[in-house]
Amino acid sequence: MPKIVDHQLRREEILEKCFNLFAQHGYSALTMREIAQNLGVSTGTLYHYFDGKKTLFEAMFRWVSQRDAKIAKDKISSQTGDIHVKILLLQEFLLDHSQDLTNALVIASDFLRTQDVKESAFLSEIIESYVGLIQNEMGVNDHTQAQAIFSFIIGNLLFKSLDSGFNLKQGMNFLNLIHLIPLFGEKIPNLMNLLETLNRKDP
Amino acid sequence: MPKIVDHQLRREEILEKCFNLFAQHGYSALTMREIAQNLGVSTGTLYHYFDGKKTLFEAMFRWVSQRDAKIAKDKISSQTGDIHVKILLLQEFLLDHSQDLTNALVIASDFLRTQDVKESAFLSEIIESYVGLIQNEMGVNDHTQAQAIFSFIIGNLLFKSLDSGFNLKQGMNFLNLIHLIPLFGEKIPNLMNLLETLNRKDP
Amino acid sequence: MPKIVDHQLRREEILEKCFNLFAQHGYSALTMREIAQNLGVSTGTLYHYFDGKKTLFEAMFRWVSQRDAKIAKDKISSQTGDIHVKILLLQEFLLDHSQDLTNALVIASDFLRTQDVKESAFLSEIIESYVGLIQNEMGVNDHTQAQAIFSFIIGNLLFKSLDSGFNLKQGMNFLNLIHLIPLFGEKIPNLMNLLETLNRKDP
Amino acid sequence: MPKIVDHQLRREEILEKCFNLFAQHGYSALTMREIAQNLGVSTGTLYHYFDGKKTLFEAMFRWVSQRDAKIAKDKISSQTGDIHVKILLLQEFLLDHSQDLTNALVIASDFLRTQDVKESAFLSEIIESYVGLIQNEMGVNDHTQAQAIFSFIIGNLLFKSLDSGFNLKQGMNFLNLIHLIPLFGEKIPNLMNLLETLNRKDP
DNA sequence: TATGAATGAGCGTTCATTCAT
DNA sequence: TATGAATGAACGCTCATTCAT
Repeated sequence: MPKIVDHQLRREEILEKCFNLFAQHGYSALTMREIAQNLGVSTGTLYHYFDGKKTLFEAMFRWVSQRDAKIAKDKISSQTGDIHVKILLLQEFLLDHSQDLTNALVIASDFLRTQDVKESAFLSEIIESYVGLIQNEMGVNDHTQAQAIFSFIIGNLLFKSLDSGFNLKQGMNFLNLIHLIPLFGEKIPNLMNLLETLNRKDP
Repeated sequence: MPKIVDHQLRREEILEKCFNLFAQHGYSALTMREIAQNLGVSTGTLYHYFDGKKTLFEAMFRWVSQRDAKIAKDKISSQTGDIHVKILLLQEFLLDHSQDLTNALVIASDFLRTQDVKESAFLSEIIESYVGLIQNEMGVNDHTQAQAIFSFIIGNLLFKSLDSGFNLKQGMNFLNLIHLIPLFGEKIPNLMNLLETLNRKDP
Repeated sequence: MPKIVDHQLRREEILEKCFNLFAQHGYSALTMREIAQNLGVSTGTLYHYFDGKKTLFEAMFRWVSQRDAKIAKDKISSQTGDIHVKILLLQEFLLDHSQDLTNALVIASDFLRTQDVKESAFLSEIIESYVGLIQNEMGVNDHTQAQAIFSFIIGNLLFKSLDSGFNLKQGMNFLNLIHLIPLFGEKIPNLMNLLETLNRKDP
Repeated sequence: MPKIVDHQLRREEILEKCFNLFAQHGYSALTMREIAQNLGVSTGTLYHYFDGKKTLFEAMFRWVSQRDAKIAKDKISSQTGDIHVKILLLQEFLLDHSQDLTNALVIASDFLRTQDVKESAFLSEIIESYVGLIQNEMGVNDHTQAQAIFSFIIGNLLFKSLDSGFNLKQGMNFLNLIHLIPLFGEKIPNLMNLLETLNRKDP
């Protein structure tokens, strides 16, 4: 009889423990030896469960993304409230998980750097799932607008990671966007015309 | 008889040629040998002018940031137009230089990963100079709002770098933010109250 | 209650399946894991029946050699014909089994490389059994001449393995040797004297 | 001013020292660390002069082959004697260099095993240059016959490497071939007919 | 001032073998 | 008897850095 180990379960156990390590050191800087030591296993064991560092990373990233997306979805859809409440809940989720999310962002970027082809189907998928979450759960029907919100969110996270003195809580407040309105003031129609003109110039 | 070489001039000559190399390969993946080969010098020469890879990178980054910030400033302040025109000019600048800016963002992130202390005074300075630019040249008096715009911009750039299929031009359009307004509709005052309440709960 | 398994039978079952694997991959490049997977057993089972990779290989090699030698012997001694027919039958056997024989040669060589002592009693035995075959079954009474034939045969096989473009069928034709005769022409006696002289010089 | 090192000369210096190491250990079993230690340099230095183990090996093999082929050519063509003398000289060369030649053969075989594509243009070239040597320098006009001689030679070398008890000097004596003639005796014409018939059966 | 040969610690990865079950 | 999870030394190779010239 073999050692009693549920292969799939053991994989997930490893993945969970890995995230913090990647988050702390990034993709390139974290070695397989370090991972093994921190998990209390040998490098051989790591290779028993995953094809290599890349595969381990991708599996870990998917696993974490799915876990986080589920948490966000559950939180936001837990109340039948209107958009305002959902925005608050999203904001709350983002702040609660800001460290994880920032880390995810930065290590994804780090990972991409090491790949020959500078795009990764699996990353696009994960991003799209987040944008879809904003669309479906928050009722932002327009895809471009959902992307705008996503850009704003990851922009804030990136800001924090580049400048640790940045006040993420203050920055992530969506009211900052609302407060921009007076800048455009009553001339919004004019501005829109101008932008239209500009955008038409160039396909 | 030593060669007559202006030390400072030679340094800048090297820096200028470096940016494209770092932009193409990132910080970790670009080796000192590759730099030397591309510049047509030996690795020894590189070490003659800079303490090491880190020093070379930091000097290069500062140099490029200052150059780009100056270009943006000149462009935006070239016309005495109102805020709407300035927004258009900013947008134009961002799209024209999107590749460089994205690269700068990504290599900065890559660089940070390799540092023991995960913050870098020189990066904070550079970021602040960009936020200051938005504040001073565009007339966005509120610092937090300037940061919000900056977050939105780098969020878009990051989006593009993570998902090469992303339409940067469409995403960078500030109208996407304006179009969010109806979401909040007439209930903005209520929302603001809610956010206030929430924000007060937790320091 | 243990499974009822004939230990020796199970060993031979494994050996038979192993030859093709070693032939395809060589000794060094074939891993115990690959063997186990291809046989549909675990690595543990392999170690249950054999001390290790080396033991497994030696057992397999002996087994295959004996099998092939028996096939050749049966073929050649099946007809009571004279030497000419036997040569044809040998040639036929060699061409029919050229792939297996070449593989055996190459993996034997590969195996030897991994051994600390660069000779292996078991290989000498096998070779001698082949030379004996030529002597006994083909009526080449002189041992040195039997060895010459054997050298010529393995030389051709090696040629083919080093240069896949080599025409083995053409090369293996013993007539090539006969055609060499005119080279020596009528001076064969003189040549023999010369060689004798040379060979006597130096033990 | 750089350290004064003639790059090409240093390469050849390394190559020369490498042959004995490869000859002793084979291709797979010889590690870059071992090479470096034996040459009294670091592994980095090895990689400074050669792209990797494969490249180093191929360069070494070419170098040795060319050197040996030149020695053989010089020896054989040194005397204007007829074929009989040339055969003696070839035999002498083969015996004098038998250890090197055997090693070359075996490590070439070992090397091939590690390559994905089981043929190597550079090996074919080298073999052909040896066959050409036999053809041109020894006056064996027929290519197939030159190959037959080459097969006989490498067959003997291989025999020796598989069975260290084999008497190479005795085996390499071309008279062994001549002595085979009586086996075929006066029935050579009949044999030739038989072989023709056999060969015609099967393309 | 400028060179590039030389270093060596450390990387991701492999694989024969062991052993608890 | 049979499993396969686990090991860890060793592999080919990289690259920032040093230094004799």
